[in-house]
Amino acid sequence: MISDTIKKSALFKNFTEAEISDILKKLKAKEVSFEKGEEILSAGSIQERLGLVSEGSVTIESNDVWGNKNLLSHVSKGGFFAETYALLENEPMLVDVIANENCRILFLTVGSLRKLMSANNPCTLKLITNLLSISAHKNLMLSGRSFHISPKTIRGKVMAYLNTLSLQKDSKEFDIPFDRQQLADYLNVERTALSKELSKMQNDGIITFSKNHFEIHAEA
Amino acid sequence: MISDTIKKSALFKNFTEAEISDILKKLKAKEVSFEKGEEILSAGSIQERLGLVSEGSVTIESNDVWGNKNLLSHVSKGGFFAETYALLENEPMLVDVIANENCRILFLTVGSLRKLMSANNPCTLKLITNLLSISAHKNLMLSGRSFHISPKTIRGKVMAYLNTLSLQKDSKEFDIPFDRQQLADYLNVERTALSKELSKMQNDGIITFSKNHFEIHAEA
DNA sequence: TGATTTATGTTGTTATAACCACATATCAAA
DNA sequence: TTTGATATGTGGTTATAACAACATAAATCA
Repeated sequence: MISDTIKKSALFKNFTEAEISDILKKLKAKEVSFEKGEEILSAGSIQERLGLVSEGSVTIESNDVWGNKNLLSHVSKGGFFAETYALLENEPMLVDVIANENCRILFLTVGSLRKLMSANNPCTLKLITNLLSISAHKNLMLSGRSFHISPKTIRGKVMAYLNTLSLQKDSKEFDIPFDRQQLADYLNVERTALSKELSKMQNDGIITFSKNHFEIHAEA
Repeated sequence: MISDTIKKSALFKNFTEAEISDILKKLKAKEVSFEKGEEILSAGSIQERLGLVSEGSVTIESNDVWGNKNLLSHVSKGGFFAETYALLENEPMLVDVIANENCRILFLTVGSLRKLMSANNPCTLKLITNLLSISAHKNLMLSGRSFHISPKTIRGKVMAYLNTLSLQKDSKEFDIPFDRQQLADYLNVERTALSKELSKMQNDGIITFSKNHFEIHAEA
């Protein structure tokens, strides 16, 4: 039985259910459960499999030798991770993948781009096209984070981030997928400094927030 | 006549020369020259074409409303840009592309991923596979920059950056592709603060540099 | 429910980077 | 070579974030 999340995933766009079944078999699909905080993949490892989040959510992090945590992104239900490392041979992961909550991950063994392409399957073109789409979108996400962390002040970073979210959700009011510590890590700032600045911004009437629900007020 | 740079580009890996000619025609290839500092593509525009740098180099930048310049990456001869925006429909460019020096750009009209895939060409699979490879590599570059700018101190950023370069060039001594201002923009720091820190690092015996030639001394 | 843990916010101090004004280089061209 | 122009470096001041220590709130569970 194939879950709805999987069927509707970007990887299987334009696929019939029969084709999906076939591909899942060919890619040695395996679904694994993880508990909140558990490490799903670790930096330094070589991956032949990409991950599809079929339930819950994960975070992509980098933890350096000095103990600094750097939260690179958040992947929710239906999203992918490690696909870059799976496709490129001998590229060790530079990041850790951590369960953000209890979750289920579908692992698909793509082997490598070379292997994937030479497997003469009628669906190969569709599959690779979908992977390209996923990769291109991930590119946009990564560029997005660049925008969020490039402002020099905390306020600038917060505004850049909230602005993107507001555009995405098409509303001045929305929930963010991070708690304070995670948002601080994502924006590469100190948690208490972030809290401080958020309070100031609320005082200045720019935003209102409570827990992870935010509302933007000001307009340029 | 097809230049060597184009023939050897990642986009045409596994292509015969005849196939390349054919594809270039199908993609309405057009080569354009730009002078140093000229704007090649601008933020906000919708792109159906990707750019291949056939001569010289370009920089990918973001310039915000307050006049802050953010240098996202440097693309040298043989490299690509705008491929993400060309492949994804209706995604406006978030960045500017600027000629870093006098250069020549080969523009290829891919239209969109959808169009590209439905063009029933025997080379389509190869082409899309190569695009996926390019996209995946670009992903790694973008993640790389994340690492370079995430340290909280200028020294940390510089070390992260130089360390990557040293690994890439497989040597403790190398040239960097940026001048001071560009490096400052890439690392999201103030130019004079960067100069100051570089001097300190040289005093501390960690690095030696002159112009854009660097040598790393210390080892952890 | 109360106890314990976890998340968030506050205040104060210190380190660091931004910013400004200017000094020196380096390079190009007249 | 002189004259600009551009790139790079230095010192001082100020703004801002990191860091530390603690207060308060919210969530979890025994």
